Amino acid sequence: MDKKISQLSDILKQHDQSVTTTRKTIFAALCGLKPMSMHELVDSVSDSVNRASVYRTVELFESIGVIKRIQIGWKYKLELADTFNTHHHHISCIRCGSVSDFEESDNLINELLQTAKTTGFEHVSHSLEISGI
Amino acid sequence: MDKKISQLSDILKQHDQSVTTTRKTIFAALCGLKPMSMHELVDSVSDSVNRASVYRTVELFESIGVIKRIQIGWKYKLELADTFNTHHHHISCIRCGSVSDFEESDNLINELLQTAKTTGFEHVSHSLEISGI
DNA sequence: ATTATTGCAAAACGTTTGCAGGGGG
DNA sequence: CCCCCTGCAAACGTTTTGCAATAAT
Repeated sequence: MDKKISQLSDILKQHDQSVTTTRKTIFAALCGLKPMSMHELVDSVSDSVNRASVYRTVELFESIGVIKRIQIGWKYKLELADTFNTHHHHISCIRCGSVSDFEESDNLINELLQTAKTTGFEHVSHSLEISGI
Repeated sequence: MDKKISQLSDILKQHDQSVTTTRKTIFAALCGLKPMSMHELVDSVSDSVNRASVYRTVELFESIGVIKRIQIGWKYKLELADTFNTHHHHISCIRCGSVSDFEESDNLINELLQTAKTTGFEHVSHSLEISGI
């Protein structure tokens, strides 16, 4: 946890950004196990951080690779980027909204690269979401 | 095209819904090759259909399986459902926003089913998006 | 001290809703 | 003719913005 915070500080400095309490607070809130919605994040820090600052910080964190957005249903949620977590995907329940993680197999990665190649795109990133019950 | 319209009429009747000019207009606008954003759809019919009606119709169309939403970046776009088109996925360019289609391989489907099974979900649907340049 | 970051309040979106009038069955 | 569907305008939730105050370097 403290280790993650100092890792965050490093990344911020590398990008010529200030290490502020606001940013550390928001980062800490995102360190939980489950992806958070923007609403949840705003709520969880609302007594010390303003809504607008949360949006600005999330934008910054995303641009320097601290967090990423994942798609759950038609909304997005936020979670730490692969630097802090390992790369994985999500499977979510359309009834109760619960989310589990899974790792992609080599097989699957190859398929994706193959697909990108045949359609003439240079592969950059992919998002895969499965929903079930 | 006319064939698709009559197919639409059938589906509407099957669900005890009226076949109105508004609905046919919106459906026709969605018959193009590319997925449309809500904004584009609203614009393309704005001289004859009100924004609120577009939203209501899209909701209806989605619920009776005429169209579906697909994820492009952090926004969704709309396209005809598999009844009118064949099941496929999208690969989009993060620079210019262009979208191409691709079909998933049996291999890939198996991987997904496998994944759902091992995580204890009953597979319902999946969304897969690749982005590149 | 200087500049980047934050809070606040207002604006800008995207989407939804209530109601009264118009078009479809 | 009856009722569903639509337009309109206003409400709502989410995200963005300008500006002055504050905290970080």
